Amino acid sequence: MPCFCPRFQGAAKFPTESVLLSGMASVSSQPQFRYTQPPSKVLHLRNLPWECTEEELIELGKPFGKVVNTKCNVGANRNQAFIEFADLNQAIAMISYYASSSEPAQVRGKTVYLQYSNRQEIVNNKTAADVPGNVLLVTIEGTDARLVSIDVLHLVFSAFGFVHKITTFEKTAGFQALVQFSDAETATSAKDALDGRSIPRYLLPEHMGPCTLRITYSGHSDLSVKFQSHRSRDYTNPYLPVAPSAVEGSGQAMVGLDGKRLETESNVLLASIENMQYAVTLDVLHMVFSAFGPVQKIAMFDKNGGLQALIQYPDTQTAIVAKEALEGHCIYDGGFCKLHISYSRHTDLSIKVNNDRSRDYTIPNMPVVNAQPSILGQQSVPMMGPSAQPYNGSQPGWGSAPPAGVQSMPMQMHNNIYMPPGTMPSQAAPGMQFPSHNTTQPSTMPTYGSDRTQ
DNA sequence: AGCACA
Repeated sequence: MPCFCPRFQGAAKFPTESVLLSGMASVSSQPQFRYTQPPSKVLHLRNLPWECTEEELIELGKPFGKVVNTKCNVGANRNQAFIEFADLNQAIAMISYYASSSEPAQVRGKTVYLQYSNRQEIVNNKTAADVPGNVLLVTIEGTDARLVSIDVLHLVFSAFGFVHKITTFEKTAGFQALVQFSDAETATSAKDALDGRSIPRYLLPEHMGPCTLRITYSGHSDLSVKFQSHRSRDYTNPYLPVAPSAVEGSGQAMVGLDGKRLETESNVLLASIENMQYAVTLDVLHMVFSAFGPVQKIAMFDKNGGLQALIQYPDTQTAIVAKEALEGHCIYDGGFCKLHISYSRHTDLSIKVNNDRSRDYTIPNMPVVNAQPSILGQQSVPMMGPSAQPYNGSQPGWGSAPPAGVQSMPMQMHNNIYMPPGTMPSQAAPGMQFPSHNTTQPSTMPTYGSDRTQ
């Protein structure tokens, strides 16, 4: 049996890497492209049609062995992909076959080029964008993208099924929308049909340039729409109040009869931390907010150079109590880590992984990613002693009345690992310092939820 | 037509 192994063919045709290097010693230390790759279970494909799906990659590789993993739509043009075989010999078989075949490898009639990948396995950075769900994240590209109305989007996506809700927002990625369908199947059919396509011209005003849709899945499952407005719609609830004009452009805040700000209450709080001299960890936040009721989920993220967190309670009442008690107060003595709290537009955070920035406490067995050993050790809530328990179902005390003020705050300042040595206040507890005045309003509006921010 | 950054 003749040897098709391209390693030998390549070695005969091309100079070896060391020869290449010695021939251009004065130039870059590493050649940009190697003409002979060492064999790998992973194959790199290019010149694919951008519509290419994982199924088509599997079909392509199946004749040569077991495809254990794929990744498509790779690269700036989304026209590259990777196929990983169970066995190295299977990858060699595929490369060998197409090296000597008169018929090139094809996907949808397009010739695709194959080579060994320079990596040994596909790292599947499965983000929310890859996991099918009922909510789509739509980026509208084009100079006039932001002129596309929510009604046009509704029309375009309604072709595939009932559209429950749409929210639109502006991010660094540009003008984006979240479009909620009843199920992942409907969302997928819309995504497959519309991704990369442009909004039909007849739906847009004549003067507008082309608007291309880039679509991924969102991690969200249920969008929270408080008002019908030019930015967001809930088509399942026609009686939802229309946004008061005061809301326009300013998000959730509106003005009450007395002229003071009114906020739309929510079971999810947005906390931003000012003067963060000390590390504020997930566990610290969990402890602080657990004083008012069971904390279901926390997501921390950086925003405008500061730290923010979304804290989810099961109900709005608990969130109101927590907000009233905590607003303007400091986690540590001396004005450090001052909390500013507002209501989030979210009602249900989507936590994909439990790590040091986000946690879903309702799913205790969720896999923990990035579980590096830390000073916190293995416990999830290391500061909780028996005397300061977090919420647990059998524990009384989360009635309608707030906990007995700060004193009940389950902060243990003894051996406080979050405090730098030598800065411990002499009188240990309570950790919360109530300032005498409390005039500061939240300065930031929650914008979490555009995806891609995590 | 050339290797996965969000």
